[in-house]
Amino acid sequence: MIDTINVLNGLANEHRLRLFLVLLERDFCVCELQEILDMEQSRLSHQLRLLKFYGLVEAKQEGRWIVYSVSEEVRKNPVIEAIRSSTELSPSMKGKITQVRIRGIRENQEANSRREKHE
Amino acid sequence: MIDTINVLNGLANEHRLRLFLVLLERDFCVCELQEILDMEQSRLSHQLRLLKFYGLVEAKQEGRWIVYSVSEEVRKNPVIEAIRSSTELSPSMKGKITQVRIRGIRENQEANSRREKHE
DNA sequence: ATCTTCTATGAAGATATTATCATATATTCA
DNA sequence: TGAATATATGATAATATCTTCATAGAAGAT
Repeated sequence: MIDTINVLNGLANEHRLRLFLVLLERDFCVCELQEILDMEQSRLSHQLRLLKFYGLVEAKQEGRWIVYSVSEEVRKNPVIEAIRSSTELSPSMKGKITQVRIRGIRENQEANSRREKHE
Repeated sequence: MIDTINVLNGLANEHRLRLFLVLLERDFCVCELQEILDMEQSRLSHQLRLLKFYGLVEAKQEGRWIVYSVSEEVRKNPVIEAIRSSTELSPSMKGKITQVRIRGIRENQEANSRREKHE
């Protein structure tokens, strides 16, 4: 069970909170997050490491990408639930999420490489 | 309405979180908190100022004491409610609260001085 | 095998937060 | 009024956090 103080420390930063709220919407790889949040890669990577350190996100390798996500356990945490329901992402942020979702960087490139193989 | 990021920043510190949880139990003056939390006066005062800055506590003068408390509005905040219900104070902390409550520093001294006056 | 893309990491610098110390202020008390 | 008690505050020192830069590593593409 994740500790309250970890949730608080983990999210007590504007950028990290936004990052986490984005990951609550759906899992994303680092380059997608980079685009959505308009953050430099290394900075983003450091912040993700912190979120992971505080037990708020998980990372798994998927082909050449590393995909970050929020576990069910974390989602069910009462403090997380409260934060989620009382904090809205900005419309522009939601817009970017939709864009990235539609473009489906990962899925498309995978499809592309599969298609290319068989042609 | 208090902002989520203020709640997070305000409570993202072990000592301040504990301090706030104590004040959720009941209002206390600084010297009572000093005893309960075993913190140096000036340090405590700085932390209280931060809690006030983030909109989490209020202070009012009562005789020679300054009494800190948590408003109803703050108590009703969903994130605060979740934090409260998922975070326990240590038994020893609860013990100290009870002690201070029983001794009633403020009330007793007021009673004492009233008694003395009329004797 | 080499190149490219994606991500992580260590170090250094820039900032922010926290603790400590000395002192100031305000209230009550004698 | 002067002493005592309670609290706040400013300055400085000690830490912690965040950003940036350079670079490394790992996987896939060619």
